[in-house]
Amino acid sequence: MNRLGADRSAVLLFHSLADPARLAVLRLLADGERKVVDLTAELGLAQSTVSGHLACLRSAGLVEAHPHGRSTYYALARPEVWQLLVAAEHLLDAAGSTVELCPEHHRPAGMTCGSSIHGCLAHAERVREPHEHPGVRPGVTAVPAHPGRR
Amino acid sequence: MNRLGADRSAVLLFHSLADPARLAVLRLLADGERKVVDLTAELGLAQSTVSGHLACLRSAGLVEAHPHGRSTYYALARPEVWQLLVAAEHLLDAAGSTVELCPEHHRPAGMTCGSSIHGCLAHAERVREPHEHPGVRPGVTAVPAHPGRR
DNA sequence: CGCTATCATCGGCCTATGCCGATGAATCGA
DNA sequence: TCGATTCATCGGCATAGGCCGATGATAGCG
Repeated sequence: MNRLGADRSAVLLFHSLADPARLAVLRLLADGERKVVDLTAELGLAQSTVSGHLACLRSAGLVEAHPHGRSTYYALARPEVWQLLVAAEHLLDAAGSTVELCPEHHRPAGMTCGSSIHGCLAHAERVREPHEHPGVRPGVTAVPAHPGRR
Repeated sequence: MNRLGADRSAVLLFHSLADPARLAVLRLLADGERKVVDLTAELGLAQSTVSGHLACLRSAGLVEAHPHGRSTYYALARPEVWQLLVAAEHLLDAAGSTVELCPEHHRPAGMTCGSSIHGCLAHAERVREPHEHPGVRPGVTAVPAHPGRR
């Protein structure tokens, strides 16, 4: 009963969570919605890359896009998303340092990793209201005026 | 503050869950521990492939290996694992069919998908005791009262 | 004391996927 | 109306990662 491939959505969900950048995006969004530019600046990635990640998260149903003017605000699609992250953190917590690295079989090991963990999902336990446009928010997050990229 | 890559363990965790085969393995293990051969047969994959997946899950701290004779039994490492899967199912449930496919940006779309979802994680809501060897597994290749279980 | 079964690891192959720069559409300001 | 800003998508590149068959170690069996 090879049902492999029958769980598309689950795989999709986890896949979208299995990336540092996307995880970071969710963390940021959990703290309040953001525009693409904001995320681009905070992540330090190319705009196209961030846009791609957002598309991925969106197609997985984790975030929602709220076009507003010429920018687009993104927010967590639903509180359950955060619940899931919390559950994950609990597991990581319980597993403690059991977590090592995932040397996908036949992998030299010890290359793409090397940083300590902790605070993986960081400040959890808080869920913000995704849809909350009090109008046009200028400086949404307290992101210190960065030296405007470029 | 590019902390990308700082959440290794979380990424590792989700990555290990982001695969149909590994997800299937967890589902099977949730129903009771198995030997590699069993899994190989049930998944319809090469033994080396299954072994690789198990190594991945193990390094992520999701499953535990219990060498027994010349075979090795695998079981969920801890109940939290199942909790996480349940949380994921809740999310998928709530998201309903919002979940589509994840056309990682710049992807033709409409190719690797086409199957309906539902029952992704299937029979959830049930948490078995991973470490519960009532002597010897019943259906699982009735291992006679093994002497050493080093 | 060889034989066979079970499993982990290796090498190789091929697709998926992350990243970037460039391009084009849409929107707002002057 | 023109120019600037924001964002989505495209093409291209390099690597991660899934799959398999082969190999070698270890452990029961006859």
